[in-house]
Amino acid sequence: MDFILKQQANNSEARAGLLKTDHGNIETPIFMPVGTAGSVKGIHVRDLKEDIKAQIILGNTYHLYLRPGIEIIEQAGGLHKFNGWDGPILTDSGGYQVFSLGDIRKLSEEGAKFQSHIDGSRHLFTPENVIDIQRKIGADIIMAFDECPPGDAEFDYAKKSLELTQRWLDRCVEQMEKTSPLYGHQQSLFPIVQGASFPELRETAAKHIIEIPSDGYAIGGLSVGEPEKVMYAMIDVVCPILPKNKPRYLMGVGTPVNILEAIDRGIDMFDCVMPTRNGRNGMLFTSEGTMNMRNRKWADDFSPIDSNGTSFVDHHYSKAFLRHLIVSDEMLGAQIASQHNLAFYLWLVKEARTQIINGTFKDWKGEMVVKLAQRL
RNA sequence: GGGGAGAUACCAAAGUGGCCAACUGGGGCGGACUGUAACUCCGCUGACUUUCGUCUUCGUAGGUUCGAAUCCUGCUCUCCCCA
Repeated sequence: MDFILKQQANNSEARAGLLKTDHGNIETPIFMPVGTAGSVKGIHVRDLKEDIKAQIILGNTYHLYLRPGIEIIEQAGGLHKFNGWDGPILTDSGGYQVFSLGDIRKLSEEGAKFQSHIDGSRHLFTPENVIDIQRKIGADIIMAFDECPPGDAEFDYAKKSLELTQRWLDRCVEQMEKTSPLYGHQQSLFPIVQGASFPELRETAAKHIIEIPSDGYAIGGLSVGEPEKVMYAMIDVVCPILPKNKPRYLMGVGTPVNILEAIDRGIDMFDCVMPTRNGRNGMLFTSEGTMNMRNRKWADDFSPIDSNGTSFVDHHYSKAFLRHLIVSDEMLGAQIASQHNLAFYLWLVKEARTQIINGTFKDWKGEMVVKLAQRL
């Protein structure tokens, strides 16, 4: 997996790059739609590719392991064959579930004991078996198994947590070396910087992971409850330490504004459930600001969903019709909203890339951040 | 014609002397959502008021009572059964 840095923006840390994988190239900065259970909720693979223009999607180790089970995915010949997406796939390791399922798991040196949220059955994730699972899923990018502490974690806890994450990372690397891809394409491990909201921990973490030769580096444990300012500050601490010639992935972020701010600070890759989840819940992101489609004011607005939008749905359906679908709880409403939001997110990062290459990113970003924060 | 049941807020439906401006659900109106336990969750929903609070409400007109959505009487309307 190669990364080519195409262009560094003027008076900004923003970069335009090209990440080459065995399943195709990824132009960065990029947004990666989240497909936890192997499916980007409500979206056909064809629309992901042709309409939304996604270049890489996510899957989740924890969810796929519980259902359908890794044996099934192996039998299918890997997740690409199973879900019909032939582009690159990144899998999260389940580290985030250590955070989000906090009530039903226990951490130890060995790993994390989980109870399934589906049936309560007990399972153990270790750095080793999480690598094995991701090998079997066939992810192009495999995430290290980490602990993601909450944004308000105390220093002592955050420090211990980070040290555990670092030891787990070393075990992930070892397991990667001991194992090989099963389906003939290359798989790369991305280490993850933790350290909660403490600059000194973030710095330590970043310096630790760059000792490990990797095709990319991730920043985790942000947008988990801490103020946005803190998130940006942590990015500012970490990015300068990370190697320039490798992609940087900010995990789980975020709002359109978050993404532009992070690109400005040197981040290349993003993922977030926001476009799909908020879409299902009736919220649209556009280049002019956000819209809550449940609001009465759209009831008789027969103009296109987004006249600036790049998706088929933006021009084919009206705001009033979409509102009707969402208010009526019609599943097509959730699909249209998700498709629009994802297309918008992909447009946003592509436009950012263009602006970086043209040398106009900083000004453009300044204007966009104001517009994006508006409520329509 | 005879017998029975019932009328509560936008709808449905609890409440049958004071804890009732009135349970609950729906609908309506807002809000939240960041490596997805989420097509989910949270508010508000008689009027005026920032809050405290005040005022007007339970078909309608009277009455009993310190006090009535709740008890009594008349009236109006609706539904069901039998002819």
